[in-house]
This record gives sequence, structure tokens and C-alpha cells, in this order.
Amino acid sequence: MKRTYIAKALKGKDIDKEILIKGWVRTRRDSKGGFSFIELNDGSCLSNLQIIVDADLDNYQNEVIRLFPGSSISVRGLLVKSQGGGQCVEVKAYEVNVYGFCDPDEYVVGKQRVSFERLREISHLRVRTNTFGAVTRVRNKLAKATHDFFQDLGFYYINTPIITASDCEGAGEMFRVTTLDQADIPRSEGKVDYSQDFFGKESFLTVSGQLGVECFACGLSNAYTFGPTFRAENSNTSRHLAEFWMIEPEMAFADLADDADMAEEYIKYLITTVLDECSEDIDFFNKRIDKSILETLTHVKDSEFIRLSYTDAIDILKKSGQKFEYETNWGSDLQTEHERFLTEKEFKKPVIVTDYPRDIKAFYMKQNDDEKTVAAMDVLVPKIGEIIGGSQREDNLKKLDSRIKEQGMSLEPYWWYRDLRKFGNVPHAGFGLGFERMVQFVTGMDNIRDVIPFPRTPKSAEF
RNA sequence: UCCUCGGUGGCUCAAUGGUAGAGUGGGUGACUGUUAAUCACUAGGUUGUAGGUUCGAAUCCUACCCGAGGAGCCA
Repeated sequence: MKRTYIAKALKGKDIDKEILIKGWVRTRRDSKGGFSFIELNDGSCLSNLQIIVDADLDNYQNEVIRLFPGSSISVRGLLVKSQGGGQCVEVKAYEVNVYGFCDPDEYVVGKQRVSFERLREISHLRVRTNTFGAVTRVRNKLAKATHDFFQDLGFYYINTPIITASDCEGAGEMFRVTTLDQADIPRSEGKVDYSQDFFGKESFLTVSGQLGVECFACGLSNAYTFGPTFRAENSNTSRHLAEFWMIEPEMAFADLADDADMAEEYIKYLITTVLDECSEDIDFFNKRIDKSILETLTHVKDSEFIRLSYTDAIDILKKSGQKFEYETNWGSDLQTEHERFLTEKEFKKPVIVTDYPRDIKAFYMKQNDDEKTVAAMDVLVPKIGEIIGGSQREDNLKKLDSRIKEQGMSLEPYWWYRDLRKFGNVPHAGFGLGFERMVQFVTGMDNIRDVIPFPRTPKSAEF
């Protein structure tokens, strides 16, 4: 007999038919009326399926009565209309087969309340909770929607390398990749001799696939990456990970306005998809995690994102009358408190800030004609802050070179990146969206460590 | 990395220098088409680690470890 998933069984189309269900026990309640209630979950949806197990079953006393939360079973039985109030359908069991028992003295993920912090220490088991099941389903849907969105627009999915030899992709501290014997590192003239290392030079884990995906856009028009990214920053916040996933689209023949438009469309597409296809999970988040999440998502989906130049943003902040810990000065980056003021108080929706001062942004961003700003954008959303960072890319080779030099870097490692500007140069633009931040935004989860299966943060790489 | 707060039964927390408690989960019993079931009884702790102050430390001091919130870095 073929297994039926609980999500399908709950739709009630197989009513009065015999079905086979498999899953993990969430709770068991015994009735001295001569039967037990078992709530079974198999991950196919948030809801459990109630199983009625009669005490007449052969293994009732020996096995069924020992089914604590976490136990795995299969149930063959009749799907019937429920006599009780809490659910539409239930299964009257003909047979209960136990795969594995679960000792309640040792198993933490039982019926009692457990904090997210504690659950993080048992990430291999937390997937069995309502919250992490819901997070997983939503995260999965966001990944699928990402591919759908870009594929429909004709973007090619590119797998850019995880290992890179350029120390300067423009963002943050990097993790070193080496096969040199750490107990006996070869040296030459006092310095580590990387010519003996695996790649014959220093190598690292990537902090961005952007430079690679630019090559593909400048030849195939549109491309995107969706892969892991590594930052060795000692960041300890609820929105930073050392290993996270990033989506980086890149468009040829596009400017900053095109870039911003696509970012807005993309975010709205993700929200719409999740609202349509994960409604049960979103309702759960709205009830248990963030009571305003449904309203926020609906609002964001239906509203137009604000577009605001950095210069105007500074102006608004100065005139706001709001007391900030950090003063707002043209030339210094927006602080978290400034971003939150814009998204949560001034506009109450996502804000795309554009045209930042040149000196606080990366070398590859296109210089504007004013020679003071670059065609960069940050998409800021309430609570999370920066969810997207993007720009039009510098396509003037002279200006690119002078920016590279200004930042104290040498041109040589960028020879291939610079070639794009020499041969069939085109204006192009793109951005990076932090996938976990998007999952956070959509679910209302407070901590980014709780929206990725096995979080990597400073001092933490278990599992 | 910086600032602030925290670490006490399996879990969630209380006990503000004087005998370590509750809820919850577990066990036992009662009751029940139950659904965070309910009621009664019961077992369960070297208070993060290492030092120190004190007649006496969960409580005060020092160092370290771990966690959380905020900041910086960013996505």
C-alpha cells in the first residue's frame, strides 16, 4: 500500500478509504474509554493528523502506550470524519507499526516549551518543532520562487566558484583555504610560501559571486547566482552569519533604475508566492511569532517602495527632529538607527536608498557625474534593515582602475574583470539579496540563526 | 571586537548573604471523544568553570567559558 502524506489526507478527499500514514508522534492522549489519541506529523504540512488507536490492537499495551513525542510509526487505517471538534478528519487505526521509540527522559523536543536558544544547541532535532518545520517550508518555497522569478525573466543560473584566489572581492574578512601542514608551514624570506599551497597561491572562500556573474551577464545578457557565501567577520548579531546564502542577479544593458525596479519586483514576487502557497505556515507565524507579519507582508506587497537618494535621506534625517545617537553627516554611512527611522517611522515600508558617497562604497560601483557619489543602492526593510545591496557597475576602465588603486589594491588580479571593459563593454547592474534575511523578513523570526538549518557563527560550527 | 544583561532539576523560570522552590515534562493512580486535557501523589539539583571574601555564598569580588540584546562590519 502506498503511503499518503498528511497534507493530502487532511484535504479529506480519501474519506472512508483505507490509507497508510507514516510520521513522528507529537503527542499521545489516553482515554480510559479504551483507546488513545495520537497526533502524527510527517512534515508535509504544519497540521498533525489525529489517529484513534483502539486498546484492542495487539500491540496496544506493549507498544502504543509507550509512544511518546518523537516516536516514529506507520499507521494503516480508515480515514473518517472526526467525531471531535478540533479537526475535520482523523484515522481509525487498524494497525500501528513502530519504527522507533523515543525516551522522554532524554528527548528534549517533547511537549514542553523550549527556547530557541536551547533548540539551537540541538539543531538536528529542532526541525521536528512546529516553528522550524514552518521555517523550512517557507525557506524552500522562497528558493523555488527565486528560480521561477529569474528563469521567467530569461536569466541563466550560474554556479560561480566557492573557492577564490582574489583576496579582494570587495566585502569583508575572508576564510583562508589551504592544504599546507599547519604544524610546519613552508616559508620563504620569512613569509608563508603559498607557491607550495594547493592552488599555488593564496586562496579563500568566496564572499560574493558578483565578479564571476558579471562575466556571464556581459555575454549572455542576464545571469544570477544562488549559492553559499562566507564572511569571517566577528559579527555577533541577530542578522549576521559566517556562512549564508546569497542571490546575485546581474543584467547587461541596465542602469541603477532598472536594478532597483527588478529588486522591488523580486521581493514582491517572493512575498506573493509565500502568501499564496504557504498560508498555513504564515498564519502560524502571525499567531505565534510576530502578530503583525501578515499585515506587514500584505502591505509591502501592495505598496510602492520609496526611492530616495542618500543626499535626500540625510536631509530627511536632519529635519526629522529625531534624536539619534550618531549624528547624520553627509559622507558617513547611514547607521542602523537611521535606516530603522526611515523604514519604520518616516515611510513605514521598504526604502531604496541610492547614490551613496563614493568613499564609503566598493570600487566596482559606477561613479556618477557629480564625481562625489556612486550609482549604488541599498534596499532597506523594516526590522531587518539592509536586505539588498546593489549597484550599477563601473564600466569606464580608467575610472575603475583609479578606484582600484585608490583603495590600495593592485590591478593585476583583476585583469579578467577589467577585460570586460575592454572588449564589448556594456553598462550593467546587479545586486545581492541575503537569502536568510529574506526568510527572516517573511517569517518574522527574530534571529537569523533560526532560519538556516545549521548556523555558522563565531565560536559555533556544530553539526 | 565593544557595551549591557544572563547561566539554578530534563525544559521554562523564582529564590537580592542564613534550610534551594514553582510551573512544566516523566512515573503512579483517578477521570475523560481527548486536543497546551484535568485532578491527586511521587522521583528529580555539587546553582556555567576556577579561584577569592565571609561564621555562612545561587546571591558579593576576580578571571575564564557559553548564551542573549544592542553597536560596528555587511547581505
